[in-house]
Amino acid sequence: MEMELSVRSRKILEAIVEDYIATAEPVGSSAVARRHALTLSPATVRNVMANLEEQGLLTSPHTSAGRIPTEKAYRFYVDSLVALRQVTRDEKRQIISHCRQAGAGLSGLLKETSRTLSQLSNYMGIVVAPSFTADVFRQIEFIRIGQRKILAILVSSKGAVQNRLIETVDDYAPEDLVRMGNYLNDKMQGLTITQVREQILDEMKSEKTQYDQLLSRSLAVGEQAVREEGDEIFVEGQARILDQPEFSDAGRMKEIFQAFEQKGLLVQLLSRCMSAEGVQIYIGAETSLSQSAGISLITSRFVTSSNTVGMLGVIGPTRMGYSSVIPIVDYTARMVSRLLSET
Amino acid sequence: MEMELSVRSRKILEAIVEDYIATAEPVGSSAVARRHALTLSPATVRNVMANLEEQGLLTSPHTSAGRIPTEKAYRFYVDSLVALRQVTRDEKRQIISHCRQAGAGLSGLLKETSRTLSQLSNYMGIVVAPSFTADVFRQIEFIRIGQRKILAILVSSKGAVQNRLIETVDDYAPEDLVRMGNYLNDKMQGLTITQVREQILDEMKSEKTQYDQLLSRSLAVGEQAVREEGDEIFVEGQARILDQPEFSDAGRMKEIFQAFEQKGLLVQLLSRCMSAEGVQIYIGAETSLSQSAGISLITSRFVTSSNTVGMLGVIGPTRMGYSSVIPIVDYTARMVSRLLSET
DNA sequence: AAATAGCACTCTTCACTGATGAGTGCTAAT
DNA sequence: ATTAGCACTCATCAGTGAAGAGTGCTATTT
Repeated sequence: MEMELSVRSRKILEAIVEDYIATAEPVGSSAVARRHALTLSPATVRNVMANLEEQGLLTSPHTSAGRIPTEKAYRFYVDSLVALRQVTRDEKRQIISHCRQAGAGLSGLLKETSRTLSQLSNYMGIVVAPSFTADVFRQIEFIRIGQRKILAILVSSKGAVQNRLIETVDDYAPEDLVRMGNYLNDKMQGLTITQVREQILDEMKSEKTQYDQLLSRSLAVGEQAVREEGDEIFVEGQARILDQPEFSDAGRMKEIFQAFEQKGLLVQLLSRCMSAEGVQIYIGAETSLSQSAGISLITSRFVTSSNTVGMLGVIGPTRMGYSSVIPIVDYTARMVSRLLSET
Repeated sequence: MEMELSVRSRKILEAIVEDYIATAEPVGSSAVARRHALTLSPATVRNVMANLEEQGLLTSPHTSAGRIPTEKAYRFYVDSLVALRQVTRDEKRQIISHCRQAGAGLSGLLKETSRTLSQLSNYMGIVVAPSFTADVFRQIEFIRIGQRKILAILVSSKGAVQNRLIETVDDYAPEDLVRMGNYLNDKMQGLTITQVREQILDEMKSEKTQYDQLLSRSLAVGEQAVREEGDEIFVEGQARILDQPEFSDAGRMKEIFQAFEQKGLLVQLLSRCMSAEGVQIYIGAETSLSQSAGISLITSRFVTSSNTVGMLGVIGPTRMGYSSVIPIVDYTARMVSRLLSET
C-alpha cells in the first residue's frame, strides 16, 4: 500500500485519529486547527482533509459533521503514526501482582491475566491457553467411576491437567486400570502429548500388540485420553464493551455478544495468529469477526518453557486506545512468558 | 398476605399478566374485555382494574396508558393463577438428547444442561455444580511440578475432579509424594471430602503425629488440597437477555451484565435456595440481584447418588413466560438428578 | 503558488407546536 | 350491579423553524 503523504497530512491525520479515539465524535477542521499548535487555519486543514478523504482515509457521516477515520486510517495510524506510550510503573505493578496472587495452577494464572488485561485496557481481555498437546507428558491415571466408565486424568509437565470421561466396551477392575496407567507412564516418559498420541497409534497397529490383551487395551483407552481437544479460553470484562458509546445501540450490542458467545470463533481467530511473534493488530474487517461491527483485536503470543505457545490480548472497538493498549499487551505477554518459563 | 379477590378479579388479573407477558406493553381495559370472551364491557373491567391497582397489584406508567402488573401481581400469579403448561414431547427430546451428547464428565453435562435451559426458555440458563465437598472421597494424587510446587489432584466418587497447585515449605521427592498419597488414600477411604478435611485437622493436633515427619507432612499438604473452594457455575445464553424489549435500554443492560460478571453473586444467590425442594421462584426484588432491574429467577435443585445437591434454573425478566419455564426447569432438574443417580 | 478569509450552503439537533388516539375516571342511565 | 357516555389526561408523532456545526468554493492575501 503506497502512502505518499506529506508530513503535514500525516500530522493532521494523526490528530484526527487521536481526537476521535478520545471523543468518539466526528472531528471538525477547526478542532484540528486548534489542537496541537499546528498554526494552520481551519480552511487549510479542510483542504488536507478533503485529500485524505479522497484517499479513503476519512469519511464523514453527513455533510455538516466532522470526519471519522476509516479502518484504513487506523491501519496506517498503527503502522506508522502511533507514538506508543510507556507502560507506567503502576500498570507494571498491577500486572505483576495479579500474576502472583493467582492460585490454582495454570488456569488460574491465565484467568487472572485476562482479567488484568481487561482492567488495564478497559476493554475485553482474552487469553487462549497454550495448547496442551505440545506439552511434555508427565503422568496419566485411570480411575473407575462406574460400570464401563473410566475417568482419565492427564497431567503435563507444566502442571496443566485434563480429565476426560471414557466409556469403554469392557468393564475394567481397578487393578487393571493401575497396571494400564503404569504401562503408559513408563513407556511415554519424556514425549510430548502429541508424540504420545502418535506412538500409541503406531503401536496399536503393530503385530505383537494384537496378542497382548492388556497392552492393546491400555493403548485403546490411552488413545482416547490423549485425543486432541479444543483449547481453553478465558474471556473477561465483556461488560466493558458496553461502556463504549459506539455500542450503545442495542442491536449492535446484541450482535457482538452473540458473536462472543461461541468461544469457538474466538479461538479460531486467535489461533490464526499463533505463528507470528510480537504484538499483532487486527482492525475491523481484518478480524473477520461479526461482519459489520467495528471491532479491533490486539494480541501477542506467550511461550512456556516447553515451547508451547498461547495467545493473549485485548478486544475493543476499532476506536481503541492503541497507544496505551499495545504496550500493555506486549508487556503482559512478556511477563506471562517469563513466569511460565521459570519452572 | 390476605388476598380476597373475587373470581372475576382473578380472571382479569390473570388476563392482564398474561397479556403483558406476551406483549411487554401496558394492557388496557378494552384489550382485556375483548380477550377470553369475558363478556364484560371495558367500563366494568376498568372498575376492577382500579381496585386491583389500589391493592398494589397493578400500576400504570401514566394516566393514559394501560396497566402493568407489579411484582406482587407476578407473585400472586405464580402462586395461585398460573396454569402450568405440559413439557412438550419435543422439549423432552431436546433435554434428553443434550444430556446424552455431553462428554467430559460432570462438568460437560452441567454445561450442556445450562445451554439447553437457555435454548428452551429463551432466557439465561444457569447451573451450579453440586458442592464437591459433600461427595465421597475417592482418590488423591500428588505430582511434583517444580521446586516446592505440588499439583494435587482430588477425585470424588462421582468423577468430579479438582486440581490445586500447592506451594510447600520443603521440597519433596516424587517418591515422598507417592507415599503421602498412598497414606491418605488408605486412611480416608469412604469418607466424604468434608469428613476427610475434619479428620485431617483432627490428626494434625494429635500427639503421635508430631513425631512422624512423613505423616505430619502428608497431613499438612493434604489439608491444603481438600480446602473448601468456590462452587463451579455454568451460565449460558447471556445474549438472550438482549432480546427482551425491557432491556433494550443500554444503561440497564450494562447494569445487568455487570451484575452477572461476578459469578460470585449468582452462586450466593443460588446457594441460598439449596435447602428447599422443588421448583422455587424469585421475582424481582426477591432475587436481591442488581437493585432495580426487573429480573426473576426460577430454580430447582438436583441431587446426585451421593446426596450432594446442585442448583439449576433460568434467569429472565420478571415478565417471564412462567407457565412454560417452570415445567421446563422442573423436568430438567428431574432428568439431571436421574442421570446423576444411575451410576 | 500556498495559505487563508469570507461566505453561501447543507444538514443535524433541539425545542416547540398541534393533531391524534389510546386509555382513564366519573356520572348517569339501564 | 353493569354499562354507556363523555370529558379529560397524556404519550406519540409529524411538522416547523431557529441555531449551530461544518463544509466547499472562490477570491484574496502573502
